[in-house]
Amino acid sequence: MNPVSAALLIWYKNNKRILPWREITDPYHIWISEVILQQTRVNQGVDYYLRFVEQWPDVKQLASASEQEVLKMWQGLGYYSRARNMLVAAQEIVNKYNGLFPRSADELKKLKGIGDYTAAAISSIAFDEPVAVIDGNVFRVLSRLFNEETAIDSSAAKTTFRMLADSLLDKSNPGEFNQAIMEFGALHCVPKNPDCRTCPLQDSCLAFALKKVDQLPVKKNKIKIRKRFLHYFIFLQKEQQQCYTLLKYRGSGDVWQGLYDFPCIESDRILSIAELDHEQLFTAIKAVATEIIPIPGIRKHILTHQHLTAKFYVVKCKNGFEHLKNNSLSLVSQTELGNYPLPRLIDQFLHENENLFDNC
DNA sequence: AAGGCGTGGCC
DNA sequence: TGGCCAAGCCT
Repeated sequence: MNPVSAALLIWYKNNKRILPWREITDPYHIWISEVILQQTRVNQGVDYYLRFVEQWPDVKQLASASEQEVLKMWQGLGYYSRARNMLVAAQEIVNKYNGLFPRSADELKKLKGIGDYTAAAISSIAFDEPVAVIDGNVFRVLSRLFNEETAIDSSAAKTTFRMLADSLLDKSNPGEFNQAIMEFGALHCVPKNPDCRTCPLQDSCLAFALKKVDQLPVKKNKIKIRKRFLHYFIFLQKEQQQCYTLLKYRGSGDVWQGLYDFPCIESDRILSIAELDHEQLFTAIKAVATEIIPIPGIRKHILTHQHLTAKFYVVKCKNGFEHLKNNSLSLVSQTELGNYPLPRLIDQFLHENENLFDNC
């Protein structure tokens, strides 16, 4: 075996974290954990994993869930297409694969939401297929070990780094090796200020010899940020001793697809009441409102590619909501609100204004 | 193939 | 503080 590979396996044996999906090889559990960990840190994902597999212990039970249930379980984790795709893939596995996971990476990749990385992770960990995983950790470790300056977000990166990863892969224990190199990247060969002084691979690391550790990996894309300004309207109406509000279903083509928030006016800056008066929705609101109460202050919500600024208004109503309802607006009681998947921004707002419905 | 998609943690 | 980053995938 390659001495670097052997050193990685020894390091892993001594340093790996105890995690709920370690030491098991059931493909369903490996799959759930891998999807949760896409672009997500272990600490953020572990509780979600435990709740998820408790609610749906196998692929057949997940396949019978509704999209809203799965998104509710995913609420707060982000990248919600992962949850929607998992439901589709679970149904595919039940209907086309008789409830049995495909065993090869090539076959796994045909499933919705399973790409190169996740396919390799499942097939190597659950089925011992000798395929190397390439994720952000592997890019970093390999670029430093081999002084590989190909930008990791270029189209050439896949080919280049696959050669390097395959050259190290321990084909007799691919699942263990793949987890070892990822864990090493996550815990030791970290992006900023790695402790090269105590690195078990120091003698083999070209970047260390060349004093280029802090310059690798190379990445070319810079993040562009879109600023958005949202005016949310929380309708309140009492009907038969119950308090109701209006939730907006967020369709495709924007952030939070499949989740619910409140009816909203978006603009290129925060508008005053007088300026809102020119908006069509606001005209409709005035038709049903007895009172429009601004919630003091504005709320900043920072996403990776968007900076959101939100202003909230309570709209007290005597009349019905008939003027406003359409197929993306639902009348929801305060009790039912908990069943709806909400973006973090909305969920936090509701938690910080728990008495909102009191004066309904 | 370049851009869209969340949230939280780090310094 | 704000910018970068995290076990990627889809279009």
